[in-house]
Amino acid sequence: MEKDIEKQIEIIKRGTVDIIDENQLKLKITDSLKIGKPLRIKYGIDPTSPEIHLGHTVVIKKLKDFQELGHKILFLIGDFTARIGDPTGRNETRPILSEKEIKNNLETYKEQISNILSIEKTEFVYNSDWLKKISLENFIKVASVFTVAQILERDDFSARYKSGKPIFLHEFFYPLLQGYDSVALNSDIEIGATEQKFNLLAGRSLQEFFGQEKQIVITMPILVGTDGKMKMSKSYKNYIPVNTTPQDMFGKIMSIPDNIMEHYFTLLTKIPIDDFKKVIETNPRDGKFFLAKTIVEEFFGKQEAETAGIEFDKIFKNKENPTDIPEIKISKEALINGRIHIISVLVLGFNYSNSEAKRLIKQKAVKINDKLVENFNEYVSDGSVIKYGKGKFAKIKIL
RNA sequence: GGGUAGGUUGCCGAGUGGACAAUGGCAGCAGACUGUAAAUCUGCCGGCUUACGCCUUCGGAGGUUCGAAUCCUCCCCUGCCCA
Repeated sequence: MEKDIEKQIEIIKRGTVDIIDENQLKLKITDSLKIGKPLRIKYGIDPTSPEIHLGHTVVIKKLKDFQELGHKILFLIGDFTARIGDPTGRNETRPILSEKEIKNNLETYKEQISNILSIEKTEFVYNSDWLKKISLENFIKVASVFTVAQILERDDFSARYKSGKPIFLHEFFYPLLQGYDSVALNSDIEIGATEQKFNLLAGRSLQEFFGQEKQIVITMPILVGTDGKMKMSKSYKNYIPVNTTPQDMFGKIMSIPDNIMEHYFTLLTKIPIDDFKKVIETNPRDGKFFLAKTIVEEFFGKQEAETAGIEFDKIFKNKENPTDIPEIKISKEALINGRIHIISVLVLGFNYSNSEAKRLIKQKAVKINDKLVENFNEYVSDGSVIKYGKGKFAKIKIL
């Protein structure tokens, strides 16, 4: 464990938005050093979508800081909260996850964060373990800690309330449940993105109510998505998943708008400000290339990052075909005279509808072996290379 | 429980008996231009159809009509006001 308190604080503070509150943090660290007991750091995630993206990593990296300082990470899987249904986007019927699915999701989480955190040192906990058992009496006590006005104050609620959109009662309970998690875990610190501030603070109130020492709340900035406008989120389709190929990650980073490059450098890399500012200003394209390489390297290693960069230039700068083209398997049944219709390939291989496939061809977006497909009567044979849309390639493999 | 305003294609939001697969905006996709940036321009943007056209959609179920997103009946859901 890092013995120097000031140094610990300095590392912890780096990149955060809020620390509530800092004096208390200092006390906690002092105590922890005195009795030689690591602090319990809570971080919760909703297991509905098993895909971790770069936005999550901003927070997870902070967890790593704590881990390296010798503290204990409690990685909370919100399986109970997920099973009830998320307050946001209530139009979508959320599939209720089975225990098996949740188990699977956990495995993928572990895999995805293993590039950042040490899994062995991380403790994984499920909030259904205690939330399932909470008695109504106890829950009403929990509810008595907050007023309606306080909860309504939360950004998304007040926005919905003002615009006349429904807020269901169970949604009101979310902050309470999340706060109760802190009680159940007796957490010393909880970390989340800034949008979580309200929920994190609820934990403090509840811990106090239950006679525990209040947790420190640490918020991290929210990463903007590839559209450069909204926060990175799967539902906005502006996210860069961690569980992908180096090339894909590289390409997605290259597609972000210039004006958020600095934001990415700051939140996702440890490159000093002056260094990246220089590159961005002299040549934005090269700056972004450097950014992509740095981030990819962190997840996949130097070698892979290097290759991804070369490959990127090959495809997009020199307009050549990629070295490795993913195979798309087509079954023999779809063949006509040993060949297959181009539209069938698009439909069977890439899940386009017939209309979409034809549209792509009409819009000159499809090439077979570098030759533009001009009409619907073209055929493809085994081993042909199809290009469809921007930088998407596939090689036909007939089974 | 009473009153009132609503529920439209991914979202926002027009449309109030035929000209509606449904104006417009956003998002998305493709092409041009580029640096897979931004901005801009062009086209697409329910399904089937290389076209004509056809089929399914406007909360749900029925009904009126030659014809309904639009009218009627019942039901479900949401906001607001009153209790």
